[in-house]
Amino acid sequence: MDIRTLCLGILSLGNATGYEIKKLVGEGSFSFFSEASYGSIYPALTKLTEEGLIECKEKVQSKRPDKKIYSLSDAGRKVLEHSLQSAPKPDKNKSEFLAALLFAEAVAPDRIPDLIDERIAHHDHQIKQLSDMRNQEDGKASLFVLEYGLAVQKAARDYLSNGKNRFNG
Amino acid sequence: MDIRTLCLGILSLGNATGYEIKKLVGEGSFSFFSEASYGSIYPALTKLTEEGLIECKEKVQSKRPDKKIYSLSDAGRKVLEHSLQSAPKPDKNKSEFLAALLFAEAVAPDRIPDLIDERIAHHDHQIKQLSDMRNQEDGKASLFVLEYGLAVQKAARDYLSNGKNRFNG
DNA sequence: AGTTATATATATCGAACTGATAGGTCCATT
DNA sequence: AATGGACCTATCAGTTCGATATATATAACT
Repeated sequence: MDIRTLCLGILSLGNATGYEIKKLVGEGSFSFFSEASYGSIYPALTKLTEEGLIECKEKVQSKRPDKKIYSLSDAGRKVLEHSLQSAPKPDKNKSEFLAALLFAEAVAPDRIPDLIDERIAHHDHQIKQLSDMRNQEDGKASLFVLEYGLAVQKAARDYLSNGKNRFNG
Repeated sequence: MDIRTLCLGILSLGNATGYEIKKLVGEGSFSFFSEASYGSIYPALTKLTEEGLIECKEKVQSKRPDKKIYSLSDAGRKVLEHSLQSAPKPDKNKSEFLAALLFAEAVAPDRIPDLIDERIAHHDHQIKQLSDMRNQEDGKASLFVLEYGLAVQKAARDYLSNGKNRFNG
């Protein structure tokens, strides 16, 4: 999914500024399956506005940059709808942890148990965060997606927890 | 992890050409947690060679481009070892499926059950592929990593399978 | 026999994206 | 009073992607 569609989709859930979109994809309930930088979001919003797929209302603020609140237009909604008809592309998962684990065997085997323990702690942290978010989710789909993330995190945690003793001996 | 470290790591497991590295990260047992294009691999190999971290043996071939077989140098092994000491950065997961699911609720709710069914089929396919690879894995760590992937895929599949009826009514 | 597809292998290039940063205010904690 | 984080827009160098060019061998269709 390109940034354009991502922005359209987020705006289909409610109006937002570029800053808020960035926060959603980077920290919010979108963060475990998406990511985008200002350098891609702001140009995308500008272009989508030019094309009439979203609309921009400037809210004047005295002591900081005027807030630009974007909303989805009817044309934009149609484009989004059309995008959702085609099959989503396969996931892209990049994990330094798994790569490190694989490479450590040859050059730094003593590091492996630490690596796994740190990762388990990381999963626990993620699980807690997602669990806390669960109360705040409203829509059926957003809850479903959040719990998908939870299920995956828990499976990973359990796998590591059960399997780490393979590297103790 | 940048491409440079990824190349060092792969070469720590055995010598390879750029083409083979690309195949490993794109299709092999690395494919579910890494990805890289020719446009990044070839320049990285050239630069690593200039810096003496890897070595290049050209194998002359009559009717196709000379094969350049890269191997890790002692200096490269040290750099890799050092890289593995610092904590791996958090994973980056991009899922068009989850985004589509979330966005579909507002603009194309009828699409959701299809989306989920296609995804289950996709997971089944991935699970089969990973299971088949299991026999071929040799190292302790590579088997562990592969089975991590399997555990995650299975958890996702089961979650979708159990939860999809939430969207039938 | 001829066409098409896939595998081998290198390499480049425009487009897209990241990560860091600039610029400035308000607010909370130390 | 000072440091750091939240807010909000925006740009830019550097990295990476995705597609493509080049060239041959082999296997599989028609």
